[in-house]
Amino acid sequence: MKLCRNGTFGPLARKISQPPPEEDKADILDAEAADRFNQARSARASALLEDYTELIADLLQEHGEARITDIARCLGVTHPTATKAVARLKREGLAVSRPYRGVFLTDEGAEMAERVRARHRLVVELLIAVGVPEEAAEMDAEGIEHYVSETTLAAFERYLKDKR
Amino acid sequence: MKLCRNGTFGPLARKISQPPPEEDKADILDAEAADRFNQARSARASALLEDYTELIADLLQEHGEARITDIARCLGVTHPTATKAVARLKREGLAVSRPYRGVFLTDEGAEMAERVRARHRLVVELLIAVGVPEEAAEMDAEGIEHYVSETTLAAFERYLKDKR
DNA sequence: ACAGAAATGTAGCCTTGGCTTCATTTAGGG
DNA sequence: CCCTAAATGAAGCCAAGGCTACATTTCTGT
Ligand SMILES: [Mn+2]
Ligand SMILES: [Mn+2]
Ligand SMILES: [Mn+2]
Ligand SMILES: [Mn+2]
Repeated sequence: MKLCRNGTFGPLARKISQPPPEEDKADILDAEAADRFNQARSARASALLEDYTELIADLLQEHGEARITDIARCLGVTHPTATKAVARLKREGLAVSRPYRGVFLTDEGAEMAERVRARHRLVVELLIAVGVPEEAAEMDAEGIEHYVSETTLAAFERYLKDKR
Repeated sequence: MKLCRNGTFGPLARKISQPPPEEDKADILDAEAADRFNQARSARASALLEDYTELIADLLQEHGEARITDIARCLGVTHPTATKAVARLKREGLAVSRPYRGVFLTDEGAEMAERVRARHRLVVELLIAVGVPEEAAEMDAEGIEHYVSETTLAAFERYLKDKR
């Protein structure tokens, strides 16, 4: 059963599991809406980490190193911002680094980067496939990608395969 | 010409406008990446306001009023969180309210709500059209919608019209 | 080798968007 | 009517993610 974000079951748990008492339909709709928003909030929280890991993986692959300055420049932020984000990556076990040296990904970080990169490509491809100009597809995908669930991703894959 | 977020033209303005000096291709790619990320950040900043205005419009239409408690319940947040967000809506000229009374939208707010609602519907429709299960489409659209540009939206519209 | 430039670190500020806790006001049932 | 429950407000805490300013370290060209 789905928990509310505060850990309780919320005021509607009974009504959801039991056969609907015919009324209170509105309450159920509200709960579903809350569910969607919670999902989106959760995705938003991971978005930054995803962008950083993907970018660091790209830099490592292309240049053999991922320096704070390069990360910051690619993301369009100042270097202290990048430094702080990398500190969070390290705290979450996604990256490692030593002072004045570049940033590297842990196995977990590299795995996330791979997933994120594949998803990013797929989103761009799908957008282009439905007629979005390439430039706009690249732009929008940078934000959209973080909110595409596994289910939706699978649907995108099927769509692209069928179309080809 | 596109400005960097700090108001300057960034270190690459010359290279972008002039015929490319054949090298430094990487720098231009980096600048484009930064552009994408800045765009996504900007969209993320508006996402909350968009969700609130859309929801408030829905509540007003369905129940004739939009109370803080209902807003909070639908969004899955506590009431002080909703109160603070509404304060921001008011500050930005999107909503009005008086103590212990419901929340209403300004003309500007109502207009935003209409745009956001139309975009939301279109995103859901497109996802379903490419084969995403309805439930997942509803879920993911709540996050995706905020990152879909006008260009992409127009492409979605064409796609749906052609398909029908 | 070393001086200046570039990169990195550190500190501290701001806003946003969550939360809890407690005070106050409004609304309704007996 | 009034008394309690519900709704709202207000204060204050926290983390994330931006920024500037300044200190320190590393790199590089002469
Ligand atoms: Mn992204
Ligand atoms: Mn990406
Ligand atoms: Mn939304
Ligand atoms: Mn929406």
